[in-house]
This record gives sequence, structure tokens and C-alpha cells, in this order.
Amino acid sequence: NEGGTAARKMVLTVLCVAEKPSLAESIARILSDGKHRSRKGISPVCSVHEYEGKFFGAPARFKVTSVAGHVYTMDFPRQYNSWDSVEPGELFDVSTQKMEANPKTHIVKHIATESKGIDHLVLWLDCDREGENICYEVIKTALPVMKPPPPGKTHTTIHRAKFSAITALDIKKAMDNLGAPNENEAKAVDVRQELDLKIGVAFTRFQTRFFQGKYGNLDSSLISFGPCQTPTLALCVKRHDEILSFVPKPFWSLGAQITIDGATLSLPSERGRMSDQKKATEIRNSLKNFKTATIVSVTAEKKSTSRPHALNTVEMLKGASAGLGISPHETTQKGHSQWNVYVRELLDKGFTKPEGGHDAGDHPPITPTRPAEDGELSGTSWRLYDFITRHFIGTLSPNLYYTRTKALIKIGEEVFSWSGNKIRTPGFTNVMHWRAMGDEVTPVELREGLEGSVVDVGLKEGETSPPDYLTESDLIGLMEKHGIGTDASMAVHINNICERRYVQIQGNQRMLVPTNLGIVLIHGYQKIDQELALPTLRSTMEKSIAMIASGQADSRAVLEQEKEAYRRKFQDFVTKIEKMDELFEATFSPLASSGRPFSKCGKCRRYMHYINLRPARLHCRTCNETYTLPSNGNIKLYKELKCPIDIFELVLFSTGSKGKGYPVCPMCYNHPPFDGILPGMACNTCPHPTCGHSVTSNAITGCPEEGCEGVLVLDATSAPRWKVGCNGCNLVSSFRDGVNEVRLEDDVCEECAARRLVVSFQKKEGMEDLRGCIVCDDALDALLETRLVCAYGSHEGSWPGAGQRTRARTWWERTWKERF
DNA sequence: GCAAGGTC
Repeated sequence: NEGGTAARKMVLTVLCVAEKPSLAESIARILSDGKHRSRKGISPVCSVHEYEGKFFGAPARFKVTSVAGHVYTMDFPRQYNSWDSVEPGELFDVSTQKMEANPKTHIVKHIATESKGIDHLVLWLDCDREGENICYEVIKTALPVMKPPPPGKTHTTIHRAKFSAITALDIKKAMDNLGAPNENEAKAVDVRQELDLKIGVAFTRFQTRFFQGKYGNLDSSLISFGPCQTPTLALCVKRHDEILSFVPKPFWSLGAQITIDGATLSLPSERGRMSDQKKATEIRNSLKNFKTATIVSVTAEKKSTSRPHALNTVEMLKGASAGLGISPHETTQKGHSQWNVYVRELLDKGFTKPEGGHDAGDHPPITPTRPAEDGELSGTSWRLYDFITRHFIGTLSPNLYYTRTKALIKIGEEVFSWSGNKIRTPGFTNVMHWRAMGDEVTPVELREGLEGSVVDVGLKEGETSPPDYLTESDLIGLMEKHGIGTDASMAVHINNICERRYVQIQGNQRMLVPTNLGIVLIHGYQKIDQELALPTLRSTMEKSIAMIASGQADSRAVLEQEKEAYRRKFQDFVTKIEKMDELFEATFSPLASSGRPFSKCGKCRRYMHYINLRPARLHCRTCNETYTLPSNGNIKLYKELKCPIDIFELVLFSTGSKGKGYPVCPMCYNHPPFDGILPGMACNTCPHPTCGHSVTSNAITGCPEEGCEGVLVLDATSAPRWKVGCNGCNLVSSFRDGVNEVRLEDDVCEECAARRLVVSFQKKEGMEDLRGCIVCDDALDALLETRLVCAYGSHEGSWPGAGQRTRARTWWERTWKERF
């Protein structure tokens, strides 16, 4: 059917890409009037929704899919990952690269596959600056494989959909008014990324290395700096300083007690607080002889409290923290159980992202999408759902109306008052009970001219009190005010400064109390360079970046100018770091008085002290030397065994009974005795030819893990639990129970060149010794309790396999042949 | 091991 083929050829293929999977589904449903078909994509997280329709009047097949946030992330080339061999200041000059943000999700491959041969690409990314940047990430992947416009035609094949809500109206309107992506906005994000990376990483590495291990009770392995986290911390420290420097002032307030129509009322003076004690006393004394109090006026004023505005994310975070004690981090956790479904629906369907970044106020941004019962959601999820739903109903409810009555009562010429509220209509407080107002009424009716008798006129002394620490809710408000972070990232910044132990959250009120470390850091920046700890650090940078976004400034020029400014700041910081160190010295204790006696120093033969804080380390008080130890595991003594090179006593590092274990010489670990070996050399990587703990003594074969350059070594340190593990990656496997001893032979397997081993068994096993190669002999391989558990998860199927034999042979030829 | 920004 020639005609049919020709007609099919005319059908255009249009790919629509949204920012996240749920949006792709919503968009497809709206545009296809629910007639879309869904299928899986290459990426495990993204589906593709297809339907037929018209594009610019022509018949078209539509595919709607998504990315999942940014496709690429910016980083330094790999060789700049080393903290030891790269000077942080150099980082400002390194050209950064974009790499796939989440390689496991295969988003790049997904987009490339779905873009192949398409006629048009429609970008449905969120209509904000980051979304504009993601547009170009998608274009970068899609354009090379798209069908070029037909010869002679110059129309664009790249389109931008602009929408502010996921509603049928908005989405269809966007499809009918396609435009072009905004390159300036995308470039602005590139510049922000590079600045954040370079500034953050340079300062973080430098100050971490400078202070790490310098003080005995400084418990932190990472001392970070960032254009958002540091100003956030500074806000907390500022309040702390205000509290400490607060000087209370005394004040006096006058009050009267009267009886009127048989009721007793306490009345404050209309003067309020008085700071002059002498004058206050005079007034009190002048009233001593008055026995009568007279009501001189009663006014009733009708008042109201407006129902709340619809919730946006920031208000939700504040409400959840202040009212429910749920952290912003937890509030935005939507990755588990039914919660996931709810918040996704809540955020997607009801969320408005008006253009220009201001809430137009015409949509309720966060709303419940269906009723749920208490039992359907677990603890925190239910409380948050309850809050959102009540708030939502509140926005649709009448205002609170009440009457405020105020009576003025004179004793002599001094005016006292009584006031109270009476609810007329509770309105939204019916459902938002936490905003409810109580009735305050007198037991008697107050009316003008009524007289009572004075029981007492007294003076109360008080003093002004300091402000409280910032609550989390306050902090979020301040971050918003100063433009620190976005609604999606504020929670992360707060979580960061908690995790890094710069602040602690205290009490039900969730107040942020800075730690010594947090205080010293901010005060240190203030001594060196005020600007580094100003709440405006972020917004100042944002202003330059906004110039790029609006097309008023050239992105390269802004980048260079900002980079230069921060390079100077960084260099200045480096030269003045002693100023910050003075504060550290005054706050933290010297190493010389920290830790407990542990293992012996090879230089002075005295006990070194073990400091079990991050980073774990040994300190020799006699030599005044510090030796850092591997972290994220336990450190134990190792039978007083010594390193043959420097006679330091070895210590044993282990990550648990099923985890890795190896001996470490504190000296070699910090100062490797062999050329070309970087710090961090444990005994299982030490090439010493005869030491029983070296890799030479314990090597079996090359690591079976694809791409790992490490060596599989025998680990006898937790015997009788014998293990094999890689000295390069996390791969480790135990021999099964009943194995008594594993020894390495001097010869190697003819087939694969792995070292042969001899396994002996406990008596109760009644088994002969087994001798052979762990790579080629199934009987030996079967003794390994678990298949090798590896860090990268790429090792599947049987180990050791045929591929391993080749790898083992290569490893032998290349590295170890001459050593045996 | 570092930043901040997406989303999961």
C-alpha cells in the first residue's frame, strides 16, 4: 500500500521532556485527554507516554518522558580529587567538567534513545532558572541524534513550553504557545555552579586540612564552607552573640486590684513598663489614699483575623517545624511508603510556580488531593497530612471574627484598663485549632460610671530578657528573606550545619544552638573577612548572576570577575588563617592533654595517646607528633606487633566481624616509607618484601572487581574468622565456619598464577587439609561464605570466573612476577 | 571527604 506508507512517512515524531517522571505522566494525560499509552524507558526511573495528535497542524506521534532533575553535575577532573597533592588555591584555575549526575539511572542514554530520529523536541522543564539550564542539558544529548529539518527548511525543531501550573488550561495553553529556551538563564546557572564548586571546595579543603587533628577535643573530620551553608550558620551565631551580649534592664509596672459588683479584677496601668524606679514609686505612693475605682469608658470594637494564605513550600516547612516539631529535612522526605504518592501528588498537582518567582496567590500551592484516614499514613506523615489539610480547609473558611472590649478605669487620675476578646465566629480556627482564640470575659458587666473599691495598688519589678535562640522556623524565614538557598534546598543547608556539628537542635521548639565549632568558625571569618560570614554573601553573588540571566552581562566576564574576587578572598584567608586559629586555640584543648595511652611510638618508645574523635588519631606527647588513622571503623591494639621499618606498634583497623580488617603502622600510614606511595598506606598495601603483614606476604591475586587495580589479600587479623579482601576497594568475603587456618603457599597456580593456599579445618569437621587455587578450584571457592560483596555492585554471577583467570594472569605478569 | 542545585 504505497499511499499508506507515504501517509505514515508524513507523521511527525515529537518528544516532550519534563523535569520529573510524575510531571511527564500528568502532561501526557492532559494533552492526550487520558488516551496515552505508557511503557518503560531505558532508565529505571523514567517511563514514556505516547499518544497521537497534531503538531502545528500536522499529524504527529507524541512521546512524553522526563529526566529526573539535573542530568549533569559539575565537578573537577578526577586528578584534582586528591586532597594531598592539589593545593586548594589551584582549583580556581582548573577547567571544570560536566559529568552525568546519576549514572545509575542512565538518563543520558534514555534521552539519547528516545530522541533518535525525532522531528521535534519540546522542553517541559520547570519554568525557573534551573529548569532552563536542564533544557540545555537535554538539548546537548538530544540534538545530535534528532532528525535535521528538511532541506531548504529553516524552522527550529527545539521548542520550549512555558507553564505555571499543572492544570489542563495551563498545559494546553503552553502547547499552543511554544517558544524558545532562554540561553542566558541557562548560562547563569552554569556560572553559579562553577562558582559554588570552586569557592566551596577550595575553602573547605583548606580549612579542613588546617584544623584537622590539630586539637584534642575538636570532633570533626570535615570543616566545610559554602555560599549557602555558611551564611545560614552565621544567622544562628548572630543570634547566639545577641543573647550573650544582652544586658537586662530593670523595669517597673503598676497594677491595681479592685472589686467591682463582687468580682475581683487585676488591672494593669495604661503606662506600661516604666524604667524610672523613683518615678514609678512616686506614682504608686500617690495612689495610696484612693479607695474608689471608676469605669470611665467601655468600648467594644469588632475585629477579625484573616484566614491563612495557601501554603507554599517555605510556609509548610515553617509550620511543620514550629507546630509539629518535624524537621524541614523530614518534611521534604517523600521517598517512602504511601507518603511518596501523597506528597508527589500534592506538590505536582496543586503546586504553582508563577513566572518571575513570586507567588501570584491565585492557586493553593500545597493541597490535599484526596481524603486520607489516620490509619492510612504513619506517624509523621499523618501529622503533616493533617496539618496541610487543615490549613487548606482553613484557606477556604471564613475569617475569625471577634469583639474586643476595653474598659478604662480611673483611680484618682491614674488610668488602668481591662480588655478581653469574645469570639463571634470562629471561622477557620474551627479547623486550625492551633490558631484558636479563647473567650476572655468578666464575671460582671462593665459599664461606664460603675464604681468599685480598690483592694491594692502595687508595683512589680522585672527585667528585660534576651531573645531566644532562633527556631528552625525563624531560620527558614531569615533564609528566605536573605535569598539563601531555594525552597527545595533550605532543608539541606540546615541539615548540613547540624550534621557537621556546627549547630544543635534543642527542645520541642527546635531552637538552633550553635556549637563551639560553629561559633569559632563564624567569629573567625568575621576576624579575617567580614563578608565571608554575612547573610548577604549569597544574595550578592546572586545579583551578578541575575545580570547574566537577564542578558545585561556577559557570562564569561561575570564568571572571571567573581572568580577573581573569590580567589583574592581565598588567598587573603590563607594568609590570615592564624587569626581564626587563635580562636580555635582558646576554645579547644591542645592535643598534649587529650586521649588515652594506647600504642608505642617507634621513635621515643613511649606510649602514644589515642584520640577517638573524628578524625581518629594517635598523638605522641614526647615527640609532639600526630598520626591520623583510618576512619569509619574500630581501632584496636594488635598483639604489640611492630612494623619492621620504624618499630611503631601496629594497630588493627576493622569495620566489623564481616567487614574489612587490616593492620596499620601509624608511621607508615602517615609517612609512607616507599617512593610513589601516597599517605594512607596500610599494611595490606605495603610492598615490604618480608614483613608478614605486607601485601607481598598476603597477596593472592588481582582484585576480581572490574576496573579495580587493587590486590586480593588474605586477612588473618580476625582469625579464626579468616577472610579475603581487596586492598583497594571494599570487596571482602569470609571463609565459612569450621575453617581453622588459611596459609599461603610459595607457589602459584599453573593455570591462573594466583597464589595457592592451604586450608585446614577444625577437628570436629573431620576434614583433610585442602590445597589449591581459590580461582580455579571449586572446592576452595565453595569455602567462601559469601560471594564477594563489592563496592560497585557490578560483580555478578559466579566468582571466580573465566575472566578472572585472565585478569589474575595479567596481574601476575605485570606486577608481581619479579617479587616471588 | 569538598558546593549547591535538581529529584529520588
